[in-house]
Amino acid sequence: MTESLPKFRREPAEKRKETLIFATLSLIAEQGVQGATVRAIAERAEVTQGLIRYHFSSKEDLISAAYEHHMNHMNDLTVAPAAVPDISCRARLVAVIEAGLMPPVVDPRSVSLWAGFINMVREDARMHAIHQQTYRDFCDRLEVLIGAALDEAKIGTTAPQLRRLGIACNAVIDGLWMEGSALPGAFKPGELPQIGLKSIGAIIGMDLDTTKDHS
Amino acid sequence: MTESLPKFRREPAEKRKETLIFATLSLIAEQGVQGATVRAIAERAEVTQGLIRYHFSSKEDLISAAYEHHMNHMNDLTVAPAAVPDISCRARLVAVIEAGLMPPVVDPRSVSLWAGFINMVREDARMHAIHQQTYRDFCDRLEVLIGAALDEAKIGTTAPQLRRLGIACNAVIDGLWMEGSALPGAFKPGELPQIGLKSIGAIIGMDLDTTKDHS
DNA sequence: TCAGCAATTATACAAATGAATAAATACTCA
DNA sequence: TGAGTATTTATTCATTTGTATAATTGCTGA
Repeated sequence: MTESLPKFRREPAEKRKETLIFATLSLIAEQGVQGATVRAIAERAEVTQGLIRYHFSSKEDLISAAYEHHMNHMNDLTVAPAAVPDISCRARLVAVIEAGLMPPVVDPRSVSLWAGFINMVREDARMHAIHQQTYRDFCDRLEVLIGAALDEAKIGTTAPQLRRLGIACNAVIDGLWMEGSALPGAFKPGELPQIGLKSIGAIIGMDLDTTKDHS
Repeated sequence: MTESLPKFRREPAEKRKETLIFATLSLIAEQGVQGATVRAIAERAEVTQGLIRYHFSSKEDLISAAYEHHMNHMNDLTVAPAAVPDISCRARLVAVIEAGLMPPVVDPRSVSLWAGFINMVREDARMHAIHQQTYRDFCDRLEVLIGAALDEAKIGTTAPQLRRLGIACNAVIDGLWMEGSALPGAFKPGELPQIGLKSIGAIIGMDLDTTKDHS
């Protein structure tokens, strides 16, 4: 009986940090910021709480890292569908709108995370920077997509017009995303993307609804 | 020196409750739910913390009451402008959209409150009920307004079509409200209502932009 | 194989929090 | 006016929270 199984495993810093970030995100999603205590996070990551302070200088530091990770992930999820080669600009726009209005982007957890973080954005400077940055990124990308699609269809626009279109379309996506996430079950599957496409199509003056369901 | 000024004033229960609710709302708006501790609330309401438990059975009870108060207030602010007599249905719709996209409805404090409460909606049954109720109320009212405006303009719609229009317009308002509140200073004054009117007008197929600024 | 270091655990601590109870006091009405 | 009562304050308590420090222990390279 000289053998004794190890009490813990050493992991590379990056992997541990990631584990802690995932634990944090799942806790905030399920129970809000209140539920994300150092002890709860440690338990979910299956480590002891001391380890958090070893990898992150403070709890706030961990929260910031988790926020950044989440926002980038959401952005990737919505923008990635547009990165398909050999499709029209219109198809790219449609793909982004649809992706942003379907699971896994539309998800009760996702809106909980957003709401949980928003409160910290006001106070913490780093959180505020991440917020502004990711928002601008998405808005700009949307504006470029819209511009390209309109250009493709030989529809001319001025820069300020395009800016307003980007803001409006972003609002439609955000609003529908919020409704769908906060009230799961209130919409039939596929209903949200359909409403989104029809509305944004009407706003930019271009038919985006491929299903051709003119009910 | 037999005179001594009273150490506190007794107030009717309703007034004290209201004071405590206002203190709670201002704290959540400024510092998030985290900042709304019983001690901080008591200090802001200029009472001692014991009084909270006297008027509310628990802190959670106070938070629920504050949430309900806030939601009703927001609803009133947006819907009241439509209650003007002797105007067209179209004008009523315009009034509601504009009110929902201007201060004091658009306000950094307001989105903080919304986000702060959302976290509790998930867990607390009473909060969940209030949430669903107020959302439905607003959505229904918007649907009625749209229906009346379209009817007035002799534009026919089916019930499911109208439902989708209500959802879409609500999304535009919610989304723009969120952008404007979370990123104050990102929009010129009057820009948000203008974008909202133009977008919703495009969605329901009816010109709502009275400013006639076709830039 | 074993010494040294980095990763992890274990324990402790001060501050903050929601709740509970006891004590004080402003108002009312007979 | 003064006794009774509802309102408010004052104080205490058990938990929880983030942080800090000391004590282990798994891993790597010579």
